[in-house]
Amino acid sequence: MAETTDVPLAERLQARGWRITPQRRAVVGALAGEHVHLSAEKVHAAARREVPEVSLATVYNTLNELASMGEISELRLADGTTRYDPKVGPGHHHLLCEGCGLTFDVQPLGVEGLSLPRAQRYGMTVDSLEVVFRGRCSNCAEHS
Amino acid sequence: MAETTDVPLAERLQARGWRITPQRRAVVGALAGEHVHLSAEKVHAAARREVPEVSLATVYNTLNELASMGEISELRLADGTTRYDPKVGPGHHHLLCEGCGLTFDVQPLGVEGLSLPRAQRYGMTVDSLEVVFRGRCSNCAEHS
DNA sequence: GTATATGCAAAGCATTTGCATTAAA
DNA sequence: TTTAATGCAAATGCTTTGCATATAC
Repeated sequence: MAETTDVPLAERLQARGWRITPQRRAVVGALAGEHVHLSAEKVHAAARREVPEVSLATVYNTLNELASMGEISELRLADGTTRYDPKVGPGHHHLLCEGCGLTFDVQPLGVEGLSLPRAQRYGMTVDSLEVVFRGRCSNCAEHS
Repeated sequence: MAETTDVPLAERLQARGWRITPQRRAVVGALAGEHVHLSAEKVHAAARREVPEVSLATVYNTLNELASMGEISELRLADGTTRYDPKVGPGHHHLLCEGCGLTFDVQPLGVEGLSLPRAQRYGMTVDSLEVVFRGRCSNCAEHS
């Protein structure tokens, strides 16, 4: 699977004035190339493999910065925890397991056909739309 | 606007063995007929108008029971708080304000046309689908 | 009368923040 | 050298729980 860009995220952000540290590189690295979306704990665990002394607070700080820079997006689960999603932008939908919270990016068919009639907008502007599919992963389906 | 059922929720649940108390009636009453979805705090405030001594703990307990009985559903917002939605079941979609969290039920056009190709199911079963529209309510749009 | 719901206050958990220290630029 | 990032530990905010008391049935 080829990378979509040759310029790593960390370097791109550096150009925007981001100070690059081993900890931040490890966090960014933990996110990169994942097809599933990780919890802060998992990102922390992954980042620690690179930089053992990285703290959970720094992981959260970095994740929040990335999110407010628009480089990743946050996904709140039913259990109150958050998943971090390296992909961002429109046409970005999710499939998630109600058993364990496993989350995939998906691209459903027929999204273009969706619309919200003015009568149902309650005076609101509508900026984006997301489709969430819920089900059970093969692992959770087995274990009842 | 007419009620969809003449048998109040509290009474229906009583038939299922639910013990009905003033506090529970107040919580159920706070939810009833709302077109927007309330936070636990708001439900508490509303319930208090009926039964001033009702505690927040009881509100949470009741809300959780209603949810696990399938009578209401929970909606986690980006800020980590929860909204409680008296409607339940399929064909149940949302429009929410990114400014203040205001949440409406909506019924978009074209939902039937949505599908998730097998190649994108990652071995998961798909049980339900929800569309979330995001935007700004007239109030948040004004105040920048 | 008995099982269950209540209120209170304390505990839990994910996440955030203050501050002295360390390191990137 | 200067400014910003780090780790730690304490604080936060929402939600849950334990337990003695009160109450629906």
